[in-house]
Amino acid sequence: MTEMREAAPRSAPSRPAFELTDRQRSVLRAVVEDYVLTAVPVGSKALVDRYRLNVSPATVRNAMAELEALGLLTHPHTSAGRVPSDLGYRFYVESLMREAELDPADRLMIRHQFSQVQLTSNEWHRLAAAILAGATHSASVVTPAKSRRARYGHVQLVALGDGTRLIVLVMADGNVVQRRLDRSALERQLPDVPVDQAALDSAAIELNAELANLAAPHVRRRATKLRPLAGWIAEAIAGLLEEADGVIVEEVFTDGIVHVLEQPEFSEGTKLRPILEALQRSDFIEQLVPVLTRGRGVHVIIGRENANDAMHEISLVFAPYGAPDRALGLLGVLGPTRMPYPRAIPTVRYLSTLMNELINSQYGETQ
Amino acid sequence: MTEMREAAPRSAPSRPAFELTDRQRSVLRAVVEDYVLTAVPVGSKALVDRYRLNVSPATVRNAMAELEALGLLTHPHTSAGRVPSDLGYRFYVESLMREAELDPADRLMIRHQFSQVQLTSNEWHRLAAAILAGATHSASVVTPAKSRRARYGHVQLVALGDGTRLIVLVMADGNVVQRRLDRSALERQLPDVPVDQAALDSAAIELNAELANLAAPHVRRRATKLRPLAGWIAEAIAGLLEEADGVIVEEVFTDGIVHVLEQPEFSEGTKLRPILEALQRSDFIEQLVPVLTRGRGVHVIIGRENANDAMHEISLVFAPYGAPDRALGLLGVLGPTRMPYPRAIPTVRYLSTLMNELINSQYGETQ
DNA sequence: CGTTAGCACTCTCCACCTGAGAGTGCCAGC
DNA sequence: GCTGGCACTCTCAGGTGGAGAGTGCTAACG
Repeated sequence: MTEMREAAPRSAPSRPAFELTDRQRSVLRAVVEDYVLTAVPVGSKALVDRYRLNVSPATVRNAMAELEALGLLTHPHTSAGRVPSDLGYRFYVESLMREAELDPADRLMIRHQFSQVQLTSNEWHRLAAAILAGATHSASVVTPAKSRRARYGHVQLVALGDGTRLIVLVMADGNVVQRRLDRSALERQLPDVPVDQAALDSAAIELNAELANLAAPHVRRRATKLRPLAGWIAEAIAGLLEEADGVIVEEVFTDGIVHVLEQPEFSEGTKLRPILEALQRSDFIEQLVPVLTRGRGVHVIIGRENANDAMHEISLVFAPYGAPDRALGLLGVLGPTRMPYPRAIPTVRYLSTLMNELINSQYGETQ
Repeated sequence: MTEMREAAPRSAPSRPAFELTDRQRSVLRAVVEDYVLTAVPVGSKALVDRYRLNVSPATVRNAMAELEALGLLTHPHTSAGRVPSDLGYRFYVESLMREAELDPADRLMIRHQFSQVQLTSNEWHRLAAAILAGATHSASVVTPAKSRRARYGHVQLVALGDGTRLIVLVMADGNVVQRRLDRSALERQLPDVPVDQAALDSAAIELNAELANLAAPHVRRRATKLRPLAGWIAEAIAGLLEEADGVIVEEVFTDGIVHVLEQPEFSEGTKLRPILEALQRSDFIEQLVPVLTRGRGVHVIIGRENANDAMHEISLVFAPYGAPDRALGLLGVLGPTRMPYPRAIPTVRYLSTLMNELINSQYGETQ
């Protein structure tokens, strides 16, 4: 089944080791599924009516009381129905849930949509975010795949008509960065070297021959051995590579925030605030990186399992994607703990494997 | 003063031609400023107390009734205070407002922050959005500057180690796009032509010599006259240029949505929905393009002046920036009609002139 | 004639109350 | 061990009433 791991930095009780009776299990399952559906605390009578449990409400009440003693359910107040706790969801996800696989028609449609869009473009990530949000009715997050270690691929040096000189660096993973040459600094350090297009071309040839596939420190070391102009530019390139190494999450694509807004638990607005804030800054994603890269597959982080306090009413269903040791991205959905896990998990899993596949096919069969 | 134009496609009553008495003017000003500050409908007594009008509440009431008859104020209900109407804000912005210029220290700080960040990077736009949002306590929007007409600048053709071939196209305005070569199509059409790095290099030389500064249709025409490989790639390049021409707003950077969330008029959440939706899709920005490019300077669109129905409780303070006929971007803030215009307008104006300046200096003194 | 004081009136807002309903816990009996 | 019954608790929706804020109108004032 799902390879899923309790993934939280805070408390990591991998697989809660409860021995539940069959009745307790089916009551817990029914409570979770009903509550996920309705957002209303669920009472014993309603449960019996709706889920044909073949026992009386009183019996269910006893089971509920036991589950509450185990910490799997809670009470908002004395005479309200039961609500799953974070631990209750966790148990449900680990051993009660029946996953709802995507049906083949949906898969085909998704695949088709991806084929319409250029792999490296922002559109690609936007599409992934849109599909995730649509399929799960939650907010979704996608970050572009990015190498842990940026390496030199190919450089182009351009003298534009208006006097600007550009470095266009294609990294080994296909990402491109451009930077203007700081000509005043260049002239100060190498006053006698011309920087016309011919000089740039020959520098580019030298750089491409000498630096192919090197990471920042090696580029910096090799730079001292190149001819003046090429060497100076190699320093700049090393800077670009270091910059790329320093960034963990380059950009965050989100979609479906409105879905979260529609959930009754966030209708108030003030509750939404920390989430919006977290999504806008990318730090909350960066916190996830070490967790998600620990193992492959889908990771589920429920409520307070998340070390980030602002997220203690939020669940995350996330997976890494990308080419191992090449480029790594993250994708997943985010919503209230009351989340349709049986739907979200397979969707995230499918999308991560699909994007894996697409990225790896981009790198060609050589690799 | 501000060059400001009623900018809405729907109703365009440029400069409402009201002749107000001095008393009416000062009452209207006081009502607007008090309401902007407190978000509470303002009554006659409170107004007299807070703004030292040297008349009795009754007199103010009469003035208010007159202003209401003119459509500048409204009543939420019989016995509540007065609230400015869209028209009231309009009049205030046109002729009552005392703009609060940014103080020199702030300007210097902003300038300094910009100098820390690469001009063409996403960081640049993110910074602009962050500054706008912070200074005005509203949501901000920034779109990258983009040419109306994409033109060829320089191309680089790269054979990466893994077999991928990339086109990296630097456009005349400095923007960069990359695209993988569709090698299977290439091999079908030009089965005998080699596509190793040497062949690519000579094609690139040819392309750079022949296509400099051309727009899509000219590239397409010229493509037929090039050697096979270069010609085929020129077709692909023409496609890239056309694609760039087709996109009006490439990307939208927003910040400070939380500020809108904090406004009492949006605490409900459901009201926020259309705004979040509009910000996520870029269409609402595209609607603004024709309006904003009609004249330079800051444009203010208040509430229902906006043709977009979802925005009828929203005001926009926007300005274009960029190099005329080169690249054009948009920036501005967005908030409830109850917006601190005297602060927002100078801030948007300053940022647009600053970014103008920076962009133009990028293009060099040649231009 | 513009300004002001006074007054009746309107409407919201909040606090309070109440009854209905849902749910619980427990106990006794099957 | 399961179930029916029952007393109890708590929320929620609806209704009520008074306080407060604000208006519009009128009549008097300088």
